[in-house]
Amino acid sequence: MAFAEYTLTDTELVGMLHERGIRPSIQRIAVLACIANGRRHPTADEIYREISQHYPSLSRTTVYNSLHTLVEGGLVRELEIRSGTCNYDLAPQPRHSHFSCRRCGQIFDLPMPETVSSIDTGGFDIDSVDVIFRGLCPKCHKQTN
Amino acid sequence: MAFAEYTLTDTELVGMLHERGIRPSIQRIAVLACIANGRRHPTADEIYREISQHYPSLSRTTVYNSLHTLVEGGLVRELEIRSGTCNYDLAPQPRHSHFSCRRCGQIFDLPMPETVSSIDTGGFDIDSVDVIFRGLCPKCHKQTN
DNA sequence: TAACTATATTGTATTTATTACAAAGTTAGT
DNA sequence: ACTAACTTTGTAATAAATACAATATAGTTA
Repeated sequence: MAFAEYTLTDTELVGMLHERGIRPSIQRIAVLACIANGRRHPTADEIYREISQHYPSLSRTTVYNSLHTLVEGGLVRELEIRSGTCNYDLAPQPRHSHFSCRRCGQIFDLPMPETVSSIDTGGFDIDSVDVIFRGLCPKCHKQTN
Repeated sequence: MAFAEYTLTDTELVGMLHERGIRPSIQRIAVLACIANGRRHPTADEIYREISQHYPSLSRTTVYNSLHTLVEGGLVRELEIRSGTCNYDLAPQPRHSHFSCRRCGQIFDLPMPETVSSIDTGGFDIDSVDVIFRGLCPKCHKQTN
């Protein structure tokens, strides 16, 4: 799947932050850029490792703080797909599902399957639905099997 | 949803373990019972707290060991629905989806919606699909809103 | 621009879920 | 009952995330 396969400029990222009333610090821009560009659904740790290469004074806590701010501002979404850690996705995205590779742990976008039956939710108040496919990604499938 | 809403006897649980070649220790029976009866998709910690009431010498490590054994034996399934921890479900279950309450954290069963379109998986090797609804369970919905 | 206030970042310490591992205990088969 | 294999237990270690206080930065007012 290939939406948002282009790179957002700093100006665009700053604009997104401004719209939500979030002060556009270097760190926040970098965290948002890391999630928006690349489409790799990174974990907090992956974000930290990537950004701190270019910005050595970065603290892990700042990454977590920034992520919380971005999630609260609705720019970023937490994906609860793996039990050990959280992955982050750009929030304003077309409906799609996810694929979680059981070998490399990476998360990929897939199209969202259409549903026929709207199920009987029996009193449950539903905000959102996640569809998660699990298995081996093309790369890991080649290496293993 | 109300499948498996009956209590499995110790004899049945022991039978399940035997079938998979797992030695039916007190601890393993208790862990399996906790998951099979109650239908609450407990976490390792919830299992530990419940069982250790009746069996004070129980070690947390034993709970984890038992869970791994049961998962390997195919009797129990790990649900990766929340990023902080794992929930456990009895494995041989009819197709169903899950509902994760964002307030109390409990996980409930829901029917599985029928899909129309089988999506283009583009080279991904899919083992399983999880459908996860998120929102407020009936109880939390009353308390909050 | 200086002073003041509000907000962000950083580093350290802590918490929670889980795993590693070795010692002690238990079970099954001879 | 003896031995070998397997289980349980407790402690220590690891990983992800949070709490919090000190420092730094940005924004506002005079």
